[in-house]
Amino acid sequence: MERQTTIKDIALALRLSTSTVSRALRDAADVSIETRKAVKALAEELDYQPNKLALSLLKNQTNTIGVIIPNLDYVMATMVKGIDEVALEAGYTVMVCQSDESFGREILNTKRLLDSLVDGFIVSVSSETMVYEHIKKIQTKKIPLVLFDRVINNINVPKIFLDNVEGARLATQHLVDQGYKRIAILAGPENLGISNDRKAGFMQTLKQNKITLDKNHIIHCDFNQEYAYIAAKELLSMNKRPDAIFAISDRLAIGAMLAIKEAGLKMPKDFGLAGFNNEPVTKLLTPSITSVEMFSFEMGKATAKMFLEMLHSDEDMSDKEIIIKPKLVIRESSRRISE
Amino acid sequence: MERQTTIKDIALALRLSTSTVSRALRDAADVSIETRKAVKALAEELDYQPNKLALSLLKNQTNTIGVIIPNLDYVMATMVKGIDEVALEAGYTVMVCQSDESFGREILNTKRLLDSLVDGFIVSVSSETMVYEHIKKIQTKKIPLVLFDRVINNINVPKIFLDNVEGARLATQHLVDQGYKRIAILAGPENLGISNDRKAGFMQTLKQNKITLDKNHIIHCDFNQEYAYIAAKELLSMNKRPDAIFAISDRLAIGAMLAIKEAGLKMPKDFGLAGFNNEPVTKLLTPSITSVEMFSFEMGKATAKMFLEMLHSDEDMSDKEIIIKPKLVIRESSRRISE
DNA sequence: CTAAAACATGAAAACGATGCCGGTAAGGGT
DNA sequence: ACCCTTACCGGCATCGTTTTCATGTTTTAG
Repeated sequence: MERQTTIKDIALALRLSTSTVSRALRDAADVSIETRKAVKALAEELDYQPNKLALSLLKNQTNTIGVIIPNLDYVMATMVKGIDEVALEAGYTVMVCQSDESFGREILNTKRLLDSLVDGFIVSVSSETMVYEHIKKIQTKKIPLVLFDRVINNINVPKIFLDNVEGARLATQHLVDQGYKRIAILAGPENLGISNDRKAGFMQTLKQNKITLDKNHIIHCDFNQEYAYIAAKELLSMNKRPDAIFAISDRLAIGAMLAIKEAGLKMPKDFGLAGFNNEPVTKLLTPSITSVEMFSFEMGKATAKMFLEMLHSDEDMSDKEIIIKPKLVIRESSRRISE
Repeated sequence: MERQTTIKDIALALRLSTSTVSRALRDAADVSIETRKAVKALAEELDYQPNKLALSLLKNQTNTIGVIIPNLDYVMATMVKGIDEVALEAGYTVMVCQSDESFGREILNTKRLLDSLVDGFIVSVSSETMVYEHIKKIQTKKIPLVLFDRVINNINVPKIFLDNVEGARLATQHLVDQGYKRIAILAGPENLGISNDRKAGFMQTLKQNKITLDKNHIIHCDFNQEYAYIAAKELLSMNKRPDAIFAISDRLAIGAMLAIKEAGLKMPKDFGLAGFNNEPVTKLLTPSITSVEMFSFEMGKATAKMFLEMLHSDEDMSDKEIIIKPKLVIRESSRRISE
């Protein structure tokens, strides 16, 4: 690694002080035109680049945003793209750290970014995270923080997330409307907010339609196709087996689909299936899978915008919330009644 | 943002000099045990964290790796996971910048990371990138750099990449073995190395099998399902239409699949299809798609390891290469002959 | 012709931490 | 009583930049 040209080199070469060079480079009025020209010319020639580290130390700001996410699956990658786009535009660089759904790694990542002195945090928690001391620590240090997608409630910071209850309602009501009578749910980890919200929407909708829910038809499993496959097999082997499944993520829906196909059941005739996230793959499968669109890219952009606003405004924004409205995309896996 | 506790605060409180505090914190022998204890106790109490920025400025090293990638699709995300895992382990933080296949953004990202003073670069170029001045600039500044996946040849740095020629050979030979006679290729952008390597492997294999290739059966298109769909439709509407397609990425293969299905052709009976990358989705589609596994996660890990080695060793490693061997995964889209 | 204003530049502190060098005091040896 | 060692600690420079204040010179106005 070669030594970079510094302001000192220029000063020395032109027999000026570093202060004058610094001012000349930023076109300060109180530097003579000739000096300015000379300084700029030499800076150009020596390929001078101001040392960001020195500036960061001085200004106590790094122009870097720490992004902590649980994984890099399709949905998260799309959100990160949105965040990245807005951040880049605003002159910020993004440090993405994935916890791989591990609480320990989430803590480690937080620590690392915290003493890398990022200007702030954009966080979506892992599915293992049940205690929020590390998040609260960010907050007590008065470092800007916004939560997105997988938000937590007992903490007072801006949040951007999907109306998960509504998304689940849309999907469930659709299944009901299509004439499915015994609808099961494949939910995620028990302590995960988005999973519980979707479950709540599901249960509310069944209640509104006066459908009683068999407790055995509620299954929790990790966000993982294999587990979903096993769980679905179990559902299908029950005495009073369901005639439809609402899976709270497309990954789970795909696992379920494999089990349904294997059982020789035809969708949508014998069995209904709806997922969540509207990953592109849902459109491609046979049958294509009904799913809930969550506008990940837009959510990412909105998150970054909110973050930047928080960073630059002095007013308290801690109770701001942006709730994205989901949209149901109906496909072959559940469309029995053609309009 | 609250002021962090500094070494000065501790020094002042204990009526010591900053140097002594600094040494005490690092358990230097020439500080009395009582002083050390007092310093550490106070540091603990005030939640002192050394300022990384100050250290970076002093040591001219940031413990940060700049990773530049063309996008965040499944393959890249998997590679990034691999890089991340190794880097985290070694105490490095990764700054991932995606160029979104845009040359301009790749340049911008390089500039940003360059003056963020990352310790080095891990790069995979965009499909638009045809001129490499920005990459060479990294090299002339003697900043550690390794290329991976989409490498460029006329530059002397360590490289980690797939044996793309071999991968294409495996897929093509398989299609030939299954009795397909007129095999077309859906290639990527014309100037992209990996695309040309795969194309070369394809053509070599046809030649070895004494199959003449219809020039019209070579199609270049962007890495994009929609383009592939259109391109495949065109192929299928030719007078002498092909009876199989080798797509150099699964995204392209999927686009082709949609066109093939739409034309009413049955795979593998009427038509053969093979992709590249072995994305999980290929296994799930109907028919499932034959593809070439490229071990992305391992490639990511190998890349990061190589990078760290370069960073810490003094010897010249510029001609090191790791070439990953691909593996063909045969699926329904092309398996006509069951063994 | 002199005082004040305008202009151009430099010195030094600041950001937070490290590390070399030097200094002081206590203790041991002659 | 003198010197030398050892233990412990402080001063200062350093990293690269900005910024405030001070200084010196020139120009302008009264």
